[in-house]
Amino acid sequence: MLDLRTVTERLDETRAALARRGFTDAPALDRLGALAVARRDAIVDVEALRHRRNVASEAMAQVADKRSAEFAARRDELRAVGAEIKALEARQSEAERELTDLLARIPNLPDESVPSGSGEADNVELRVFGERPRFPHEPRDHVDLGVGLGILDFERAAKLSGARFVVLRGLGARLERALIQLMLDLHVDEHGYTEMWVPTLVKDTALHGTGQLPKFAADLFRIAKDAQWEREAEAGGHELFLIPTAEVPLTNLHAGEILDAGDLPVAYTAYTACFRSEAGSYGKDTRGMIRQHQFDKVELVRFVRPDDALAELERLTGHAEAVLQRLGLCYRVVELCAGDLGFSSKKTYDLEVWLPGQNAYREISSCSWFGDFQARRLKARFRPAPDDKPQLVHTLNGSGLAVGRTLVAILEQYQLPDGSVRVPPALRPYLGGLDTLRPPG
RNA sequence: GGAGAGGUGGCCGAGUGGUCGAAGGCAACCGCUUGCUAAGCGGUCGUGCGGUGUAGAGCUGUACCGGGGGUUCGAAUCCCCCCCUCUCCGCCA
Repeated sequence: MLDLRTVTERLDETRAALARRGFTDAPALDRLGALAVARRDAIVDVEALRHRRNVASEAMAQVADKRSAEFAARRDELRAVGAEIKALEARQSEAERELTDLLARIPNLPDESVPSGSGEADNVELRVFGERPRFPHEPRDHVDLGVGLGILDFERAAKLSGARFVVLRGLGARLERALIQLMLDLHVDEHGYTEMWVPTLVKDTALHGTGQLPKFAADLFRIAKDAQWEREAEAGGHELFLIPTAEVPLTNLHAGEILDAGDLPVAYTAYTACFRSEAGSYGKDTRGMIRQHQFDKVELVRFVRPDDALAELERLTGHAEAVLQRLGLCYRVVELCAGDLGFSSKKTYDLEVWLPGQNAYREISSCSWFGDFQARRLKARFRPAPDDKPQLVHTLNGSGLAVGRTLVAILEQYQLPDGSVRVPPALRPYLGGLDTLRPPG
């Protein structure tokens, strides 16, 4: 969420910055200004009245005889004031409700350093790590390889859960587990992250905090246990969502808190399953395990001082890259242009791994700096110095990495002509020293 | 799921309709003191939103005692709904 005061005071700048990322809802921004004025006026009025009531109430407390005519007269007068206050409060909360609804749907402002552009084609390749493997044969994709090795089973997954799920078998399942282990070890032991284990079912408030709601409800799986729960949810009671990423629980960990400056940066990592309904993506990546309703991910989240934020983004991105480097996977770093930025992000680097089977780079990690956008929604603050006022922290996160896609990349980049797959050396200790996955028989 | 208890400031903990943003203690910060041994004394010590402003000082108003609604001239205190925590029972990995 953007800061109302800043937006209204610098409407033109805000408009221009939002236009860069393709958000051009002029009426919404104009309405914001009008609402801000209406809100302030309502506050001034209601507070003046409340002041009057408080003063009068205090005087009433002094009246010894509560049954006197004087007391009754004052009471009757104040009764009217009370009603008026109620009406003004309604006016204020109406303006505030509309204001926050509006504000909650406005995306973050891209950082100045973010390149202009309207979509994926305008993203900027910053660097390439490693070399694309060359094959003496036509490279196969992970589906052929995985099914051939007997480690991926899409048909049985469909039997259980429908499209966009996978079953990992034998060494496939173990490979997945080994990757999780390697990633967590790296981030904890070498990058200084605190490992966390968090719920994968969260309340809607958590999703508001990181920005998935209210705008992207269609991408989420919502849990309605039964008809009664459904009704309670309507009434503001139970309602839980499967997390689309561990960013949600990890970032919400410090919602409503004031952190000590000395504790920053706070760095968390967690492995979780992630769930996405990807409602808008029918027909995209239908083959294989590139886009699944359920997938594993190791996530990195950092809470930092605003001054350090840009350097922190580089650091975080480096941590995610370290996984790919450790595994010897060829990838590139791409900076998203303004038009391709996620809703809450100020600046994002995508790591794209080379997939020989697709003859393309595909996203395997997305590292973003959110400025105070999430922190404002979360009310996550820190106190710069003991006597200072609390200030919003900056949040960052990145995948470190998407485990399923990492498995895909290993299968495709390390494939051999006979359909077997070499195991990256760094991973071998996690697989009992195994150096090659071979087809059965 | 059933029965009961409870949610108050960074923490502990008073407070059952008006003088309560809220006693007291701890922690923290500042100063003083220092032959009463990590001691003593004094002071400071919440956040949001408005107004004013020599505008990230100061002054001032207002709100906040889990969340929301209600009663009342007035609510931390009374009523209703919801959320959460704890204890016991049931169920369960």
